[in-house]
Amino acid sequence: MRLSRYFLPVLKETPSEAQIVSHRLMLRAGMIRQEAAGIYAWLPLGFRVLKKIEQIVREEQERAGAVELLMPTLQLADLWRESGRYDDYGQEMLRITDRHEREMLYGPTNEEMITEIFRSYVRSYRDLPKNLFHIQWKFRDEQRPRFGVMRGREFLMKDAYSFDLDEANARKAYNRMFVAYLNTFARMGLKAVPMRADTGPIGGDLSHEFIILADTGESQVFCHKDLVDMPAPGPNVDWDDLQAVVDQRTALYAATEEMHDQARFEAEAPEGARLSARGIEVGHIFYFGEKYSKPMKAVVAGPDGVERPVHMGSYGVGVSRLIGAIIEASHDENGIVWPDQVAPFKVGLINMRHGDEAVGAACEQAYAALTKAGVDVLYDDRDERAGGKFATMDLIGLPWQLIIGPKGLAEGVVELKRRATGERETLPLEAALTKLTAA
RNA sequence: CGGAGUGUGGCUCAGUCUGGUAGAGCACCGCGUUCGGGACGCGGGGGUCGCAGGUUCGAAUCCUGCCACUCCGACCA
Repeated sequence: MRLSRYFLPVLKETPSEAQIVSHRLMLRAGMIRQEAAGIYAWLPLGFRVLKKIEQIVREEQERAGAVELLMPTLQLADLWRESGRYDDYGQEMLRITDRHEREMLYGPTNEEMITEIFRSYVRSYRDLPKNLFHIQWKFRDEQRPRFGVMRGREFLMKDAYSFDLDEANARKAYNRMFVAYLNTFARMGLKAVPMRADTGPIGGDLSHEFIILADTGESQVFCHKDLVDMPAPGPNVDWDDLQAVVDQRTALYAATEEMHDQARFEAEAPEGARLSARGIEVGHIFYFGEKYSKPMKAVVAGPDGVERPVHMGSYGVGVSRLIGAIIEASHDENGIVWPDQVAPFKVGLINMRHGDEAVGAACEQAYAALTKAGVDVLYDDRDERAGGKFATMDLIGLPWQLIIGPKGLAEGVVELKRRATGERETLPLEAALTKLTAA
């Protein structure tokens, strides 16, 4: 992509409404534009990142056996009356009336609808297990939206729903999502720690929040230090029996403020291993048994021919929130530092001297070669001074900067800079292209 | 939902207390000089001062109401 033809409205100054660093950087880097409180337009650069994250989430869900579908954003109020949540949900739910005076709502979540879909088709235990997910926009009319996309009213969420015959099998489904989440966040360059979460009226130990540690996190969290650097299990695990993998990560103490028990913390973690930090919740999984299947009559026949409500769980990832979380965890004084896997472009190509024939030719050559090799490259071909180009590239945080200018070319070299470390090297253009293509 | 605050060109803000017909920097347009980490000179365009009433000869400024947004706290991917 040529920057001269792209739509990248970067801001030199920090918009006054943005308080936390990820929000400021997203606005400055031209990723989002606020349209109303907690409601954002995704500008091209932000949209690219959103799609990358969405795709990683999708791939890891599918790897864990979940099947994608897409449910609508608008739902009928009657469906929510079946579960009893229409009246319970309160002001957070955006209620809408259509021209026929039918009561509808903009979905804040989809347990009711997925249960309705499931019960319409599935009759037998032989069809289980099932895990269905979608990645869809949600709306929760937050009393106080803030922190940019981290706590918006409209947000993109992946939500998966598992259906099993009994609790033992539901636990297996839960474990698959548990591991899928570890792998998902690791692929984004994040260190996510699973922490015990409130299970509500169901009880039990099957609810975890996945927390990214960041100084600007919204909640206080407590955990054993070893959990932070524990590597993700990766894809090569026995997806039918993950209990050992899960146990390894739930054995050590980890809890959010609401669930924190200082005495237990001190008993289970030696003093040097106790970590108290700020965290951002990027995922939440839980098992809720028959909570919806029972009132909504989602039943299957077991081997004995007797019908019983299915055991369900739900599993959410805040896709749009993740962008804010990643930036919180990965930035410096000059701007965003994207982890390679989620960067909107891999390479920023900087033409140091717009109008210089030799420099222009070298840039075109590099641009064509990288594009042909399938490397996402953003080519700054604008007539602007070098300082501004560097500032822009640093701000938007692409992993690599390929800098081509007259001074280097006179000696037959270009400059290659790694955004994350600031490392620079000068080398011949061909060598730089080879390196970038291989990286 | 309680508490605090802010709305003035695209952005950051001054002007409001003490009413007199709207400013700066950045950004944008033109010309020229520049050019390896956010250049400089000259010229130019752009704002019914959040909205609606009111007071006044005269309102960005004073009064009333409304709206939007932000921050702190209680709640959530």
